[in-house]
Amino acid sequence: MNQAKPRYQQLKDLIIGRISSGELQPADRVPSENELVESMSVSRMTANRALRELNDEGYVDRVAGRGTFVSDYRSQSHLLEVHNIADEIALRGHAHSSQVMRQSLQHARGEVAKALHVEQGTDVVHLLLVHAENGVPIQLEDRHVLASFAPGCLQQDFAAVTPSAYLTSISPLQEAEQVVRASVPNRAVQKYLDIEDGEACLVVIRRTWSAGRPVTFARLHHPGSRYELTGHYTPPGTSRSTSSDVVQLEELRQ
Amino acid sequence: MNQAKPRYQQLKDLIIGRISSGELQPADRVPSENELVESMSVSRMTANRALRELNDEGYVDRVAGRGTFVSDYRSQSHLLEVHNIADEIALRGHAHSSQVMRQSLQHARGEVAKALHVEQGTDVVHLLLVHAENGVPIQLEDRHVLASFAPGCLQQDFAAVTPSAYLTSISPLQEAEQVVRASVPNRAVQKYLDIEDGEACLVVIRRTWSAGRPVTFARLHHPGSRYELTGHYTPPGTSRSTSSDVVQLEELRQ
DNA sequence: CCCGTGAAGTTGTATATACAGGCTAGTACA
DNA sequence: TGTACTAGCCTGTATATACAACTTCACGGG
Repeated sequence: MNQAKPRYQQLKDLIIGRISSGELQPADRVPSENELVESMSVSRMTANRALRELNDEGYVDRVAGRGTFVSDYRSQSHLLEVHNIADEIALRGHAHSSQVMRQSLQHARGEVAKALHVEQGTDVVHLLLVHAENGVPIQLEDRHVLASFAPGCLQQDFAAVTPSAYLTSISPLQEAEQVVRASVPNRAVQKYLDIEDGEACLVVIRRTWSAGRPVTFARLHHPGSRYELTGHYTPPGTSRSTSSDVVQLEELRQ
Repeated sequence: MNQAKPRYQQLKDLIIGRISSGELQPADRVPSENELVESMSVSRMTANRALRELNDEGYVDRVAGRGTFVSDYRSQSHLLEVHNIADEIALRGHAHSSQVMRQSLQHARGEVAKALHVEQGTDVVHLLLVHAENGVPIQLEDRHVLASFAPGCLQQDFAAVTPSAYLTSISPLQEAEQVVRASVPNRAVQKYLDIEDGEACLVVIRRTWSAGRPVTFARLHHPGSRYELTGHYTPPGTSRSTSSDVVQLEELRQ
């Protein structure tokens, strides 16, 4: 039934486990190849493969002569494309604030139940909040969270910690699916985001999985005039160990 | 100046070269590890690393007992997220057609020159075409291509082969950057896409690099009511060799 | 005090070797 | 004829060994 995993994969799992449990923090030193040889009774080539693949996958950074260190690149959002609005704003050096409009226990129905793969009537927490960048509304977050996944969700102060950050802290989110649309919003959304009549919205609809099942479903409305999504694609094989120049956009955005 | 690349990387480059030159077609057999040992005078472990990494990066598929074969997964779009509208429509089983509205040689100025990193006045080919799915307009492609990169661009019949496919055939596009916006378009765009007054557009602005320099800059307008972008994110390390279930969205789109 | 030098530890690469396990084709046998 | 088996090739993993290059740090000479 349960195939024995290869030795190098066991090593990877062990280290990933230490990272996601918090035992190893970003920038912490990971055991060197020789230390793994001693403590785990493997050959250096096996330890090398484990650490090299963790490097390729972005979990750690390796520097010849110095050692292997937990990467903090990954911790901010786990997946580059699926980021937290607060971090995104902070990255631009601006001030983030958010206002909780609704935070209530509800029964899932219709689209929400379908998206979360649960029966109609299952308990979900409904969150509605407006995120602002330097005081200007930039995202209306309309989110449903499986109550069984995040029991503390009703008490949490989401003005201080965003739902995204809170959910990530409970359990690493492992998979995400999103749809991006453009539409002219209804009055309610217009009011929340303080946008003109007839202005377009960029809508991101996102489902996120943890432990193999969907746990949260969010509709994110953004004012078309104040928000855009950016992405940068490089072919795999472009070594992660070389200096990461993730810069070079920005000028098109102005 | 030019650091000697490691042996395994030379092997990878060699095989990638054979694939992108067309010498090796999808599903063709790639030299086995032992054949590389003989012909390239390397150890089997080195050949193994080269082929294993090509597998991880999606260039080839390996089957224990049978051999290594060129993957066709990669050839359709090189980067999953940066796809060709014609392929995308074909994937849905619908009919794609396109109409060329403009195909002319121009001098780059302003935003275009800036985006392509060239002097004002450099020759660029300007393309404007409307793509339709089952006869319904779904994308207005407003593209500028560096004339020096694609000399045949003015003669090409883009109603038959999309610019994206044509450019990919000239040289593999290696890097892409895109910005996604929502906006209400002007009259001209409205007319091309046959959309209602006041309806939103999903706008994708994309720059693509080849051989280290930007070669094409495109603004893609889509009717908000008839088009959406979808994305699916899985953490790296989710082995590529296991059966790829890229399915599982679709139901949210209805 | 400063600088160079070298030792020790680290990653990066390359090789030879070994065994396990999957796949295929051909052969021997019933 | 058909079936079972096996030889041969393939990938997948694991180990021991070796050398190169980089980083840090301590030590010693100027």
